Amino acid sequence: MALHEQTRKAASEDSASRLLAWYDAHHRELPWRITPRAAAGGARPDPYRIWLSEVMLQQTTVEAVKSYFRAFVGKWPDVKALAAAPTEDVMKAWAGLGYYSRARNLKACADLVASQGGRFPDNEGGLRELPGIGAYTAAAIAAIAFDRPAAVVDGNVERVITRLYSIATPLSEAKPEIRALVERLVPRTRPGDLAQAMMDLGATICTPKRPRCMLCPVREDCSAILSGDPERFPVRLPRADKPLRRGAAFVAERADGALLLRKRPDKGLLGGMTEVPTTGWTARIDGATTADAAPFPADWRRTGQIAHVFTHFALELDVFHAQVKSDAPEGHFWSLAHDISGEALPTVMKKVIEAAIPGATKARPK
DNA sequence: CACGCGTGGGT
DNA sequence: TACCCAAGCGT
Repeated sequence: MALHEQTRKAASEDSASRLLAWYDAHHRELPWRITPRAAAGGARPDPYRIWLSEVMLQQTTVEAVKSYFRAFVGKWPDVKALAAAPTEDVMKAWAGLGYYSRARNLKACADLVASQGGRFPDNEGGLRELPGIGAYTAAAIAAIAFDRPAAVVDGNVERVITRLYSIATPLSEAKPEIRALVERLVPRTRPGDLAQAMMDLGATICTPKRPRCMLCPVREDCSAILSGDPERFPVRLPRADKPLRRGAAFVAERADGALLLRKRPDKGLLGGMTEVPTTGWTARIDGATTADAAPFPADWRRTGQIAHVFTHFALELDVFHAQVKSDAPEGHFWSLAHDISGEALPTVMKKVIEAAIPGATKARPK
């Protein structure tokens, strides 16, 4: 081994040691983690809980995940229980968390694991084959739940690494280099804690804006600090701007307060979720034409407008409301008032319903 | 491989 | 306010 490689390796080991020491001193209590005491006693986290939390945490903040995680493990304490649940119930429990294909893949994954004895694969390759588990999640589960020396690379780790080594290459192109650097950091012992340490560091110290470098355990190793502007890492390519789409939504209310709903196709935007009838979302607002697009004729009254921002477009919907007295049209169903809060309604649809009938989506007693 | 895919909080 | 972005995956 060349001398400079030895030096680099030693530097990596120093950084890893500092990160682990910091992790021990700043342990964050999270619903899916075991206590440091239990870990010291040799206990391992439950792979089911690690898997569930990691899927929920994909592109989603810790705070948003906590209550959903608790609800899920309360309803379905293990993978067999989740496999036994109807997909519809899983979609309802996921409603509001976003990226709904995750919920469908979660259920498919649970079915697969349960059919193979109820145990998750204990290695990265086996995990990677399961639906909804990509490179990051496979590595995270392997390292955290099974103590495998996997290179866990998420957005936090990308930020920490590009700063630590002042990588000015745009992110998409820099990923292989980042991965190689992380592989060099992975310690022989406690690979899962190292992964969590780097993610915790990215979430609390090495933040996208105004990083708290003075509190950082690896500030002495960090190249970006020397530049005086660690915020400029990672370098990202400019994003395309968001188009605006428009449409109209129709909230039909029966005399007993039931609302007319329908299920969206399983694939695509809000796949498998429930919605109120709407026009297409590119439709122009042509005044009188919008109410004509309702699922059936009624005395539609425009009650307001809602705005919602998705990942790749913004949406404005004119909201119409009518009292109706009829059977549900083909493909639609009535949902009683006390059931609305339990439906698989994405946030945008709750906004629509609230705009027509304030309070309608709040939980109410039977 | 670039894009489609939600939502809420931070600045 | 208007961005920015978060413990990514599937196609």
